Amino acid sequence: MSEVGIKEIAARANVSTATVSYVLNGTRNVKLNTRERVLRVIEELNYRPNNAAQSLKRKRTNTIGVIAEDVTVFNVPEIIDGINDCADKMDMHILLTNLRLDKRIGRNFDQTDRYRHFADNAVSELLSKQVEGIVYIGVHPRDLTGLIDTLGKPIVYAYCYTQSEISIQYHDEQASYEAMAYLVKKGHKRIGIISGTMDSIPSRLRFNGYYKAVTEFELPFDPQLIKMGNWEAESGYWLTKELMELDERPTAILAMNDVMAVGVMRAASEMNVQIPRDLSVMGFDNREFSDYLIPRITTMDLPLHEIGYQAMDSLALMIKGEQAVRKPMPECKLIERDSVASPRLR
Amino acid sequence: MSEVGIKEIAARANVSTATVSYVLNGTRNVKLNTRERVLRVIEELNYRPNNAAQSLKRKRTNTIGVIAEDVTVFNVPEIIDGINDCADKMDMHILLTNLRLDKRIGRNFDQTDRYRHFADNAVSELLSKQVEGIVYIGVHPRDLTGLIDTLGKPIVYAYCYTQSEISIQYHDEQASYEAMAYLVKKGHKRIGIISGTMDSIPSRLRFNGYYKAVTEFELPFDPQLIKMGNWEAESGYWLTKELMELDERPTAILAMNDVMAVGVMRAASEMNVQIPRDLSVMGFDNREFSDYLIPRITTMDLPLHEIGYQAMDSLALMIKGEQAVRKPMPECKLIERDSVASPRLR
DNA sequence: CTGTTAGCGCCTTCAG
DNA sequence: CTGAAGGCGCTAACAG
Repeated sequence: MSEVGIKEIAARANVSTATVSYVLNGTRNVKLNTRERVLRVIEELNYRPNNAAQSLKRKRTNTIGVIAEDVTVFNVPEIIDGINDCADKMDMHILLTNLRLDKRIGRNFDQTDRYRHFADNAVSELLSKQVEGIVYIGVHPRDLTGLIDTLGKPIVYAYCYTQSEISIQYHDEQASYEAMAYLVKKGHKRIGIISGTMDSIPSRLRFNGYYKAVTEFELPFDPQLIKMGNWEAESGYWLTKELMELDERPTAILAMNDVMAVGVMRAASEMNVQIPRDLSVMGFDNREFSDYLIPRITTMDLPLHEIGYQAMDSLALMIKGEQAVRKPMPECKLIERDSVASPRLR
Repeated sequence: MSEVGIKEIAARANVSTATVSYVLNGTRNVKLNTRERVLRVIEELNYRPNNAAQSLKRKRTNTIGVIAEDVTVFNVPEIIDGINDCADKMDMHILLTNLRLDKRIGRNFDQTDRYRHFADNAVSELLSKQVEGIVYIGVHPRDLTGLIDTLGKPIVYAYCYTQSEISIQYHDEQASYEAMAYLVKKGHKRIGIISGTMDSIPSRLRFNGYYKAVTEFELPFDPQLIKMGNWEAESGYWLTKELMELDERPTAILAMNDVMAVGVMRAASEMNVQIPRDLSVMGFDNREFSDYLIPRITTMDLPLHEIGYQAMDSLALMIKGEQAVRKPMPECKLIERDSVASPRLR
């Protein structure tokens, strides 16, 4: 710990500790002369107030806890960045806990029991560290109601859902609707869709968007065009093969994530189907790699930064005891690249 | 702050605060009976010791600060994860500061002045929070000597170099040597190399590895095979075109990062050069996208987790006042995929 | 404008 | 085996 304290400063500057505190915090006017003297000593000794003592006294830490299910999962860093962006502005600090769920239990999110104790521990330690609130960042959008109990401390969930607390999410349904609208605008009518696992919230929501578009734009509704994938490239690959074997092929495929879109591309390349000339493809998530594929794929960008920012913003409000105002749900943005073209007339 | 303190517990359990403290910390034997009584009250009131008070008293926080130049840059999360992995084991907590350099100043790392104050502030606040040490995570390997002053507190740099303190890096030279050795083993002799900007340490180190391989394996040394890129895909693209216009084409290209390897692939696809049949390509970094390209590209994986782990480990030693032992430098691992084949005989 | 002082919640020595 | 009490470094009355 830094050895020098307020007392030492006071002694050296020939003032009382109170005065030092006042110049430090600007809580009261101090004669220019003395102030400068104090400041000089502070400078000389490289003094920095002991935050632990301050917190103890002030009963405020200006610190929030962030629990990330896994910082190495693609969506998390950008959300943290958003939290940070906002926290910086309100002079809040971040105590980060990384649950390392991906490494510890893989993708078995349904088995809550396998990670509840990790979360509980994290909360407990954060609470002990006197955080004023918590942001919980999930790695996959799902319902987390009842996962943790913060004993009344404010908490905001980011990138996941909960029924009892506040959670910040992006507008999944709107996103897939927008993707479809774009495809339609390009002239597509027969549009295949490769979904994620159907027990997941994003899959359902994105499907809603798809369905809404099918209805509104009066597209042919053909169940054969709807394929259930599992988020992995493999499934994109096989389902594309199925789609292309249909009597009436789709002219475009919307994959519910970029990874499956890669599967689509692999299948296409194998079948000598050229993208986007013979088949248009859209992904979802705007993963980094989507910009490096050949062709670069058109996809929906997730408003991750905004999710983090809003989460922090709402949390700050709650900490201040104000009612968190419901802001409009952050929306995805279509990133137009090279994997979509107008269908060729045959 | 949690309202209930040790005093309340003591009162309710009909013991002194000292006793509560003893059962909490196991600092002394307490009669089973009383212990259980105390524990019960603690449980009932959901009591958690106030860490600020503990720290103040104990003069230990069990917390280290992590300063990340930018958490959204690809290498950083995995390093944080490594730090975490190690910190967990020693029951240390992490106070994360995200400098957000990429968003704030882009890639202008040479202009130290533009971000020194961010770093200084971060250190200052961390010090005030009584961290016992600091890990600084750079976003690009470079010499950071003199960037910050921690006033004697232990600091370890990860993923960057420094002359005055301890820094953890991976073995860049060995990595590119190994990449070359692999290419040679596959039968390549004329191997083109596309470097990063030549004022960067990794470029120089990776070039050393290349050169060492050229010498040891007695490959034809042809300056025309050496191209200076700038880490971006564009440069990979143009330099590949140059390489392929040579009278004697290379049969393989080693790009000093995966991004430039994408440029190589774009150029190849445009020139109807098939990878890996007509040209082998290797990347560097094992970026996520390298596994999604078609073909999936062979690349060198960076030991990011290990770097973080070692950094934390060394820091812990320094905090304990022990001399940090120099461990062997973490090494890259070759990830064999589909972009390298043996050259065809003509 | 400045100083004195009582705690914040906890740990720990000393005394029983 | 248990309790009383001082003090960690700082803030904020209260008093001058």
